[in-house]
Order: sequence, then structure tokens, then C-alpha cells
Amino acid sequence: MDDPLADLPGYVLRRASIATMGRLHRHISAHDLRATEASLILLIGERAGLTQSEAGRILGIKRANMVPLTARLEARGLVERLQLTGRSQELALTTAGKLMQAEVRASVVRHEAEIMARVPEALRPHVMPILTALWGPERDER
Amino acid sequence: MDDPLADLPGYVLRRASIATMGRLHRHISAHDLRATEASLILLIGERAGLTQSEAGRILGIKRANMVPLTARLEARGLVERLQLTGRSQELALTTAGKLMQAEVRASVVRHEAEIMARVPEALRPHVMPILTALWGPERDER
DNA sequence: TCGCTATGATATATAACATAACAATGTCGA
DNA sequence: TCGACATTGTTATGTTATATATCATAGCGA
Repeated sequence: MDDPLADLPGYVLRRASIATMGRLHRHISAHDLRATEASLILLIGERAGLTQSEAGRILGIKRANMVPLTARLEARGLVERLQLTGRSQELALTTAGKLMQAEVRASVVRHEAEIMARVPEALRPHVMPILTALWGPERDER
Repeated sequence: MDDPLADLPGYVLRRASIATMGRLHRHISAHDLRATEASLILLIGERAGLTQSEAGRILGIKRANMVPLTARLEARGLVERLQLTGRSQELALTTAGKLMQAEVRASVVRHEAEIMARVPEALRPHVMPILTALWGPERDER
């Protein structure tokens, strides 16, 4: 097919991300979870006691969009909201949630291994530094 | 904030893609174009005579979703559809479309330079090989 | 105490993607 | 040659992840 845009880093980055997300979906759809849901479960598992807004800030999800997200996970009995003060609430995994988190983590580990396997071995050490640099805030480089 | 998922290549890839798309948007919104529209204009400019379905196949956009996309660009006088045979139609840039394509290309070139500028110089040669590898085999099937 | 801000929530809009069906039109093999 | 099949463009519709604006309430700082 020979895509004439294939020499544009931004374009290829986007295509790589879409392709990778598709592969991730194949892994975690077995748990009937979406990528955002899986990321929230992993985050809460790693940092119990987070507030809903804090979690959104870390994952780059707006406060308003966190509501249906956590509501779904709560409805499935994976996450519970503990009233912290009057207005904010801690997120925590239920027992079922912790089980799910372990399974998701295993799936993700497999997925991440598959990602790295696509990259020629000599380039693998450079993957994270490059991706992190592309993510990062403005770079104050010389 | 210290994102505990920041060591997962797939997650960082997605965040990098989102951040980069946001920066691209800042560039091309000056032309009142969305990223998909810009990519289609660039593609047609580079490969005049494409069919609507062919363009969709290259860009990874379903045939059904190409309809409103090309319709918008046609309504703005940037793209025209030439009846090729009875059922398929060539896409081509109008004169205004060619002007737009040149402007978009300039914006994209600037954007791509900014992308590479984020990466430490020593790693830059590895960016495209890595991203291309992550994009995967869907691409190199002829 | 009073005003500002943060939180969770609601309603709503949009972009980008998906699927299913359809008519019209090509193509190809028997 | 012709009939079965595949392709194209299209319409309708649904889903997911975004975004914004607004609100009541609750906590904080001056």
C-alpha cells in the first residue's frame, strides 16, 4: 500500500499507538475491561487511597469523565468509594478488585513484553527514553 | 505527581501520542482543520487520483467514515470527487486545496521538527525505526 | 466569618471509530 | 455470455473517549 505519510514521526507515532491499543484490547477484553478501566484499576492498586480527582489528574482524565468510569467499576464490585471528608472520597479496590488487578497486571506484563519484542534488540534500551521524551512537558534543551 | 504507570511502554506510548496530537492540533487548527482532515489532504496531494476507499485503507479509516470526511472537505472547496467509473470516484485537490496542502505541509514540517527536538540528539536516529516497529505488520503487508 | 477554591456530579456536545444494511456497478468463472 | 460474487459509496446507528459549562457542597485561607 505504501503510505506516503509513513516518514512523518507524528503520524507514525499515532499509528503505532492505535495499533498497540488494539493489541492491548485483545488482552484485557478477556476481563471485560476497557483500557481506561484497566489503567484506573492498576493505578488504584498501586496507590490506594487516591481521590477520584487525583486519579483523573494522574491519568489525564477530566474530573467529569471520572464519574461514569468509577461508577462502572463500583457497580461491578471492583472499586469502592470511601467517604474521606465531606466532599472527597478515597478510591480502593475491593477483594474482587484486587483479584482483577492481579489478572490485569499479568495481562499487561505479557502485553508489554510483546511490545518490546517488536523492536530490534539493539534498539530496545532506547524505547522508554524516547517515548518518555515525546510524552514529556516542554523540553528545556540547549 | 509521579505516575506509577510511567514504566509501562504501552501506556507511555499512548500518553506520548495524545500529547503529540495535542501539539499538532495547535498547529493545524490555524487552518481550521482536524488531524484526520489534514492527513487526507496531505495524502491526496501526494497521490492524486486515489479512490475514496483506497485513501481510507491507507489511513486506516473505514469506508463509511470516509463519507462525512470527504464531504466536509468538498463542501469547503478543498477536494473534488471526479466520477471515475460508475461506482468509484477519484479524489483530487482543487486549486484552493493545493494552497491549503502547501500550508498544512509547512505546519506539519514544523511540527515534526518540534517532535524530534524533544528527543536527545543521540537517540534521534532511533525514533523512526522504533515507532515503525511498534506500528507493526499491518503496514508492511505489501 | 466570609469569600475563594476544590470536589463530585450532571447535562450535553464533539471527534473518531465501529457495524449493518443497501443499491449500483464492476469482475470473473462456469 | 451470463449469473454469482465482490467492491464502492452511502445511510443509519451505536460506542468510546474526549470536552465544556454549571451546580451544590464542603473545606481553606485571610
